[in-house]
Amino acid sequence: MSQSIEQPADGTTGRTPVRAVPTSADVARLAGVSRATVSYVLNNTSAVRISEPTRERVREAARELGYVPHAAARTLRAGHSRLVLLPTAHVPVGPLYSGFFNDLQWALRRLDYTVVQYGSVGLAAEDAARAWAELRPAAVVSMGEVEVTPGAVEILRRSGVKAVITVGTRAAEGTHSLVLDQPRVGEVAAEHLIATGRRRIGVVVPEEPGLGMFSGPRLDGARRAAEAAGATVVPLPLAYTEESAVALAARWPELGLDAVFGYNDEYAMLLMRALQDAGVDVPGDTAVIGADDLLLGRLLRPRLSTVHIDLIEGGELAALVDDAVNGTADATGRRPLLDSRVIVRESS
Amino acid sequence: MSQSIEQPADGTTGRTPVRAVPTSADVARLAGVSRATVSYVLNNTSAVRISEPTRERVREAARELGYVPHAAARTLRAGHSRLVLLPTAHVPVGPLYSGFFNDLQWALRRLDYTVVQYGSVGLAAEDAARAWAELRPAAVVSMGEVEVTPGAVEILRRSGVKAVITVGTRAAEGTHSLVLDQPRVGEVAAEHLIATGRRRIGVVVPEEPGLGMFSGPRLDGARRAAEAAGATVVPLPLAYTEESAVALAARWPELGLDAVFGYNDEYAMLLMRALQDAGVDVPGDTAVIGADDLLLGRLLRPRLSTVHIDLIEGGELAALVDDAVNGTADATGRRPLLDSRVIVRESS
DNA sequence: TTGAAAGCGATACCAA
DNA sequence: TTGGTATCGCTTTCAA
Repeated sequence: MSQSIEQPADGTTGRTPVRAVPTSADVARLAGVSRATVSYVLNNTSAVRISEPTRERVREAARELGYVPHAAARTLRAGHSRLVLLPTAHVPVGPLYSGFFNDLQWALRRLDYTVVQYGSVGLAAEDAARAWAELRPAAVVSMGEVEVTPGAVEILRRSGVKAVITVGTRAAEGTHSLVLDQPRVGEVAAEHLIATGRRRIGVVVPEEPGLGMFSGPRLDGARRAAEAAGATVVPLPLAYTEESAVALAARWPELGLDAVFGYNDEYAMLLMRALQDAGVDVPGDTAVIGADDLLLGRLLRPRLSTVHIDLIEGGELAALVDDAVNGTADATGRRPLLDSRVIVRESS
Repeated sequence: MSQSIEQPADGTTGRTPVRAVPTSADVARLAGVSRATVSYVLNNTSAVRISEPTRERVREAARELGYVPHAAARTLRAGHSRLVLLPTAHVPVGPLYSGFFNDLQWALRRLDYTVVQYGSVGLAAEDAARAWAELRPAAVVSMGEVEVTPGAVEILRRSGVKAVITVGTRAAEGTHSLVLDQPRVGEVAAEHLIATGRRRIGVVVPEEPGLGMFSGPRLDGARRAAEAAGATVVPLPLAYTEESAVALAARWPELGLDAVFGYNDEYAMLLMRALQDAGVDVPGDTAVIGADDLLLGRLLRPRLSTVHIDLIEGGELAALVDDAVNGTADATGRRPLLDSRVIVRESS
């Protein structure tokens, strides 16, 4: 196989002393004005009126020098940044999250924020908070992958972070919290299975770390629905490997289950295949339902039933972030943040 | 369904004038030393000897105040940051990339860099470059999702960015380029199909935007292999929807293909299911192979053959980034960056 | 061993 | 309408 590592053709890296980075003073000098004027022109400061010829000279000088303002200097002077920090742990998987992230970033950029994701794998909550705080972001928006402890919130607050927003399974103290109703996902799944005559329901609990924040509440929701109907729920630990699924399927007769909620479509697909290979008829012997409504679920036979989840829209969260930064956020206008509904196909 | 937006219980947001953020001057005051001493202690400056009691007083004061250094001020003073910017467009899909990203971030943090991902959807190359340049990162590492034009490189260079590194399908001018051999993926797939007696090979070309950087080279690689063996390659545009797959499968008889390379496992799974539903026997009538070696490919029947791709390790890329920033990167030590091999299962 | 002070780049007040 | 200048928080040289 071929491969290559290429270097810049010229010697611009390292050796050659890089041409000094242009500052607003350089722009001022070239345009023959003061630095203040440069600032006024480049920021379109409306409180000050600058003649059009001067404006043009300044802009031309900036263009010629390739001037780019220095965010750190601006931040220092302003006393605050326009940075919004999105901590991420495991890179969010699935079209649900990735679409959401793109929307959010786009909407925040329209509001003149600079959005960055900060990978925080392997950092304890408060170490992570200190790392974030060094950047003095205007806001931190946690999507529930990274734990935000009260101590972490305190660190951020004392560092001048205007808003801490958490989106997750439960409210985090001291933050603006958007609580996504994860139990509801398990509940609608269980209700559907019960309504179609099932009584002993297995609920997959992924063994992969980092999913506990979601799987626990979904299990609880299923339990709630089962108790209300006199049905039984059995937790089923499962790793995302073929071996684990085969092992679980092998125990199926002794478990005596007539239905299973697979946590999400991926785990459900994995388990369904293992069950079929073990001679279990789906949905005859056991009904199977997943969650997330992945396209792939329609490719198996029987087609996989699923719980469709509607997430809050990125644009709305962006507006909330802006309000929180400005201190104008309120608790009015509450609306559904997470809507769950069953899509019945062939596996249940 | 239930939902809620919660606010901080106390009135810390907006109204209450937030307690001033502690600076190193505050720490100095509390510890009864100068700001210089604080800096020495907190940065473990080895060139200066500070008595142990003093060090402890400073550290204690910092702890008590919840002091967190101000990255912008440090950057301004130092003349450079320790920021590494990873532009992302579409959130990287698949376990291959997400594992890689985590490794890279972890390794760079060990080298004392601050890594952030910058979502750059919907920004033209040079606008994006200006946005990145405002942050004055030490390095920009593009994973091929965002185009890095020569103009963009120039903007970054003039803003003092020490290293621009691109990982993608081809070298980008003026950057350290890691060229991943995408054609090789298509080539090994086609070679395998030809070796098993296939002669008319379809190659899926995803219609989704942003995948062109990968699909084109893979198609070219397949073409190369086919030409060498006197076989034929037919490009097959396909959107990632069930309808598109069904429509393509309906045209199958007139296409007269005896094999298809599905671009990756997801497209391959989608198409294989549509083919089966249309009465095409896999692999009897038509062989199918994907790429990426997803677990899900093993869940279909027949099990999906695939091209397994080994990506460069995050830790190695981190080392290269560090060398590039320090100007010590060289072109020696070339090694495979991307290795492709066929995993034959049942669909081919 | 510690302190005083200059200066990084951009902005906004106050004069002119 | 434009310019001079103090200031943000931190690091580092030079003096003490």
